[in-house]
Amino acid sequence: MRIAELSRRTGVPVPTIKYYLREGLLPAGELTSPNQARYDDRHVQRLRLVRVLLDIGRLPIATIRQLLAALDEPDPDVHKVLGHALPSAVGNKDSIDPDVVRRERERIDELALRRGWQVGHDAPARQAAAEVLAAFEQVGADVSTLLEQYADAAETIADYDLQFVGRAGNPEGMLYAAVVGSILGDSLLAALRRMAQEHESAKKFGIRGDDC
Amino acid sequence: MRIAELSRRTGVPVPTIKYYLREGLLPAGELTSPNQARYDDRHVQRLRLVRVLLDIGRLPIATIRQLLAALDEPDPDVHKVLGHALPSAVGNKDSIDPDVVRRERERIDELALRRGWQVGHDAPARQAAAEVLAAFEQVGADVSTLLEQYADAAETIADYDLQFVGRAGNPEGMLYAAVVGSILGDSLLAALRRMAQEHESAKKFGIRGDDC
DNA sequence: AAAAATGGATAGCGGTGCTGTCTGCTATTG
DNA sequence: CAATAGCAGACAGCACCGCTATCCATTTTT
Repeated sequence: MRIAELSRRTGVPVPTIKYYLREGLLPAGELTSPNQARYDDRHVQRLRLVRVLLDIGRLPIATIRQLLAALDEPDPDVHKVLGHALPSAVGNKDSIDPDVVRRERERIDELALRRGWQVGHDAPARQAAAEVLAAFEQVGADVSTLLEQYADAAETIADYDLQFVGRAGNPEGMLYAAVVGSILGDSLLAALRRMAQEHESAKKFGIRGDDC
Repeated sequence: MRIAELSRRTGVPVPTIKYYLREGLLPAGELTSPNQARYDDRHVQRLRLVRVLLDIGRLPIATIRQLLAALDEPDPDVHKVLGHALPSAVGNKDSIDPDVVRRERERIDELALRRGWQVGHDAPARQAAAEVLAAFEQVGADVSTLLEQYADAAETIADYDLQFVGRAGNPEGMLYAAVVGSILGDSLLAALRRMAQEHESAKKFGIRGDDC
């Protein structure tokens, strides 16, 4: 298939596809002539993945490039791959007092130790969590109870996630599932949480939902 | 306090504070002269909230403005306030086939009905969830099992969230807690989930973490 | 032979979150 | 009382990001 059909089958405009090619988000097609290339289903799939990571996962182009490069490496390393994605999921942190972050970082480390979590000391998620805790503190919220509850929930969810990954069978599929599940999972969880919050709120405060 | 001290106490540059004033993210200071204004602790607090919603919550300025405006209204309506925040949490959806979204929307509606969730039919979270499901489908992932598991987790988490909100006491504080808890909660949960994923992955695949 | 499409290169665009500069005034300092 | 520094408000400009538009030489289709 040529670029027009690739565009038609994915809904991505031709100039955008060319841009992704330039940015290395999409491997070049097989050249049949100096200025003619052929694309296949793998390009369709990859293109869809890029759009989903962009639009739903809200990852920046540069992060997606790293993620895809790691996905394409012969010897898949799930931890490394997902390490790329998380830092960009938590934005600028220069609004937060570094001292507070350091204190909260210790709290996270203590939590991980106490719960026996086998997590690398340099895992980006540790720092990310500390930064969010610091943000809570900046706005004057006490999260001590919530943190432990969320940690419980995170354990449960991570178990589900690993089941999801395990269902994929082959290693490449598992890596793919880990990426998709982690990035899109955040969004899915957020949406379901909002729905459940509305329900719980209606239950607790006796406000009848609009319907249903 | 004048603008320089406000800047010093929050770490936000003076021109940026002026920008937030222009954008209506920060109420004007009390004018003591035609060109002199005084700010107080409420401005400090508000400014910190803005930065946190921007940097951690990654909400666009326009959304933050709506959110704050709703926060400042005399008669607080939690549902309405959080309705503002969610749409922006899921980005562009034009990469997803609308037909698929419609099908997934039915699935979400069925799920909500089956679980007895009292959620408005027009709640943005329903649509957001449907879009994420459609995204999963676009990349060829089967989420049927995961969806139910996540829904379970969402119920649990929403319960924690409502406890968190309830701890605030007065209505204004509860609204504030709902906003902060919802927006920052997403990020905290994501970070803890990543940590727990790494732990579960190490457990399941026997890969020893770097340490700990 | 004519028209349409292609790969590749380059320049520009629209939105967002600031940042820099200016003006006319006010507060502080020596 | 002058000199200096700081202020509010207005406005233009900037950096980055994710595209989009244009052009060219070549190839494919009609």
